[in-house]
Amino acid sequence: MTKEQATNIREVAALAGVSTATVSRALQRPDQVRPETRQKVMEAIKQANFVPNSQARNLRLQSNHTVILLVRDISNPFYLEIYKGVEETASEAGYKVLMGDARNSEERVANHIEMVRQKHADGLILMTGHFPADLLENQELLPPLVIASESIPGLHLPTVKVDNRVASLEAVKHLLDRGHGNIAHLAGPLPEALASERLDGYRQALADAGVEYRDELVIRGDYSIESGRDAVQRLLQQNIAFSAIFAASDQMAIGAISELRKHDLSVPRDVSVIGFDDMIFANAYDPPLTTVRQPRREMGQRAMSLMIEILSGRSTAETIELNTDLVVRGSVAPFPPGR
Amino acid sequence: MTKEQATNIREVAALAGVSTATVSRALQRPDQVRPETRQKVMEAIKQANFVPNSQARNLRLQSNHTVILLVRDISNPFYLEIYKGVEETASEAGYKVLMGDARNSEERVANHIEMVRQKHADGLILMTGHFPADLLENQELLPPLVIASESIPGLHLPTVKVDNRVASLEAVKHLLDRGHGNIAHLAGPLPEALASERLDGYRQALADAGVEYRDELVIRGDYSIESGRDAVQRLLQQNIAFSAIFAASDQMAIGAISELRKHDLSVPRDVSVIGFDDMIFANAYDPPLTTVRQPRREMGQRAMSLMIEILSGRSTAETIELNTDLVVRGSVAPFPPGR
DNA sequence: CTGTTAGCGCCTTCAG
DNA sequence: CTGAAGGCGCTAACAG
Repeated sequence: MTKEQATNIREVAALAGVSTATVSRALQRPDQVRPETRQKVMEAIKQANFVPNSQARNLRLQSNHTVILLVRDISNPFYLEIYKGVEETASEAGYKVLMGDARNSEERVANHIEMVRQKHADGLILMTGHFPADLLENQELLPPLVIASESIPGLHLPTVKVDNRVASLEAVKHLLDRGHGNIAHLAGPLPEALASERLDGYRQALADAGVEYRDELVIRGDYSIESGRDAVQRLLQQNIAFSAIFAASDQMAIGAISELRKHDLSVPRDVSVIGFDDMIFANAYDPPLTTVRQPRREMGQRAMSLMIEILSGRSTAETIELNTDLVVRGSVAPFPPGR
Repeated sequence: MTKEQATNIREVAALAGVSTATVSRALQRPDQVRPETRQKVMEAIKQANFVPNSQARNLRLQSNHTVILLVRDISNPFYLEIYKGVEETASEAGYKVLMGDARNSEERVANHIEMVRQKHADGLILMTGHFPADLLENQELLPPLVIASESIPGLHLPTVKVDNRVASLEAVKHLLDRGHGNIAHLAGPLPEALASERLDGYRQALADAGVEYRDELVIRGDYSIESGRDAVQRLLQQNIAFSAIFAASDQMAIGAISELRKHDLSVPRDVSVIGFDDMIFANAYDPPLTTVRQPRREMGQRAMSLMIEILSGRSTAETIELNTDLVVRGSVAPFPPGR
């Protein structure tokens, strides 16, 4: 009962009594084939349990309708929703998505770019803040690239991002308005662009309010839970006074809160905290996290749309800027500190 | 200064003054080429900025060294660590990994299997509990498949999993030992195998302790935060008494705790909670979550190892069972309820 | 509407 | 150690 499997179009053609071209057309452009012929072909395909080989097709077409989504650190659930957005738009347009993990390593970025040059994929959506310097030289040799969320100095490519400066400014202002003067900032991996933009917003808000900026209140992290923990530990150890924290990621915010609790400091009673991202857990946390929402799904969709544009030959130098919202929940005290 | 790019081996061959076969060999089997010749070829490659086309190679080799990791629902960060394990082992062996999202849909499982049959990938690591029934019929036609974490009735394939029954039994026993009699179970999507096994462990623990099993204490969910919330809501609405919860995932546990809090119930004071997975957030949560740790990284590594075995022609009907641990943290009260 | 034909770029016998 | 030649499976002119 096991039917012999046809492994190529030729066997199917023989079975259906037509040429290979007709089989190919029946599959790719059914409307160019007479219904009866098409019928015959389809039957042969079914009977022979035939599945077209996409590799041959890809080679012939010089494209494989696959895109790589390369993220800074796949441990961060932030990227899950992005992936979904990318995947949605991709699959509508017949593209597949490969998610890769840069593990914060420049070398791995280079690897993935190499994969695209080898035609493993048609293009690369980049979500890292670093980029191999040597590739910056000959930018004409770069494969189709789109940047999402981040930005890379010296690399001008289609980009979708948010206005990190303004988003941070608003978050910090929210804290200032509630009477906080000593606001710590758990920053990203400075001096990367993304981290710097958020730091700029923080500084601007302080300046606008006439509050002095102090270096010791800014701790560099890497967006992970662990680095949020470490930052608070350092602040506490060094006896630096602070009544509020603005973290550059929800993960750092949560790590910070968790560490504060270890030292019997309660949020928001003793310390107010604002995060960044509004990841899925933010709302289920205790206290529910006040945070800057990024439209992740849409960011993914837009990035993929840009990629499709590029791959379709419509050149796009566009930079899309999406809006953020401050989502007020329970991690910021409604009253001034020291009460 | 922009060098013309060689797009194939022939141009390189011409440039180096050798045949295409030699170029190919210089790249794939350097030892079979005289050092000087190799040198010449390498120079030509560099000069022409040549990158071999992997598609052509794949077609020729009938393999593309890519594996798909298909997960039930990519929103669940549980899979991130699995991906890392898979990716590690994969890249050591020269494989790439494509992560796909089944979105709890059987159709999408079928799609991805189709992708493998079309040679988009060499094999598929399956992490879903459902499987298209029609594919169960002709199992000889299935492409290389490995199952991880889950299991599918009627489908006997190389598998790596944990003993869900025993893991659950121990978790529930932990609760029983601390005086809890009314233990709710937030189950997975019954009647799937994974969910059933965990439910079995729950029932067994009850039976061992001589506690009556009650249907209304078991609520079916889908491992998401939302479904944990919903379950608690339902329990509360129907006025079903419970002093402890054993959830089949950390996400459900967290959703449950968050919902309990909304009703002014505190964990662990009013209700004790145990989760499953030990995902990254479990430890940073408030209260730190007591949960069953799954060796996710290793699970991913093992699954990929099995896949490599299969793809290398070494057939493996093996089922690997990994150990779990109950990680005791702060979400279970150390004292009996009702105090 | 259908068939013939010529590759896509690479690897691998088979000779030398 | 190297070269010539065939073919992986498919698609897209080009004819008919």
